[in-house]
Amino acid sequence: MEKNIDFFEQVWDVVQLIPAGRVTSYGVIATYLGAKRSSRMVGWAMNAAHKYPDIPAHRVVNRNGLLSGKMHFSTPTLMEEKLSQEGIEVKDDQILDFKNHFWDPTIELEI
DNA sequence: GCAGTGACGGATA
DNA sequence: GTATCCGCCACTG
Repeated sequence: MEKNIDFFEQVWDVVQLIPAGRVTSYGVIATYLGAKRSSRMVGWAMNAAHKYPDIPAHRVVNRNGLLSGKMHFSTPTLMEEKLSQEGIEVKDDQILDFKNHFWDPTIELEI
């Protein structure tokens, strides 16, 4: 499906820039790409990224810090397990102290 | 070509 | 604080 992956490619690039132990939200990435109104597209990008091993999709969660996409991983527990390995506490499919682990590309990358 | 849907977010009640 | 609605763009049936 390598056709027009402009948006997807940008999303993946940002996701790969997320440092270990940090997480971000779909909306932030969409905003960073200038498509904040298309936050759903970020989700689609992640869905397509599922076949790319270099895309740490487990570091991308929704605005509430909820692991909304855990069900799309190989196993439902893989996502929180990965985050846990990076020092991120996950309870009830939700990231604890999400605000503290939050990584904002619009700030860290300083566009 | 039309309708439904989706790893979301913001606004409104 | 929660509940509900709408918009947004791409993909699938």
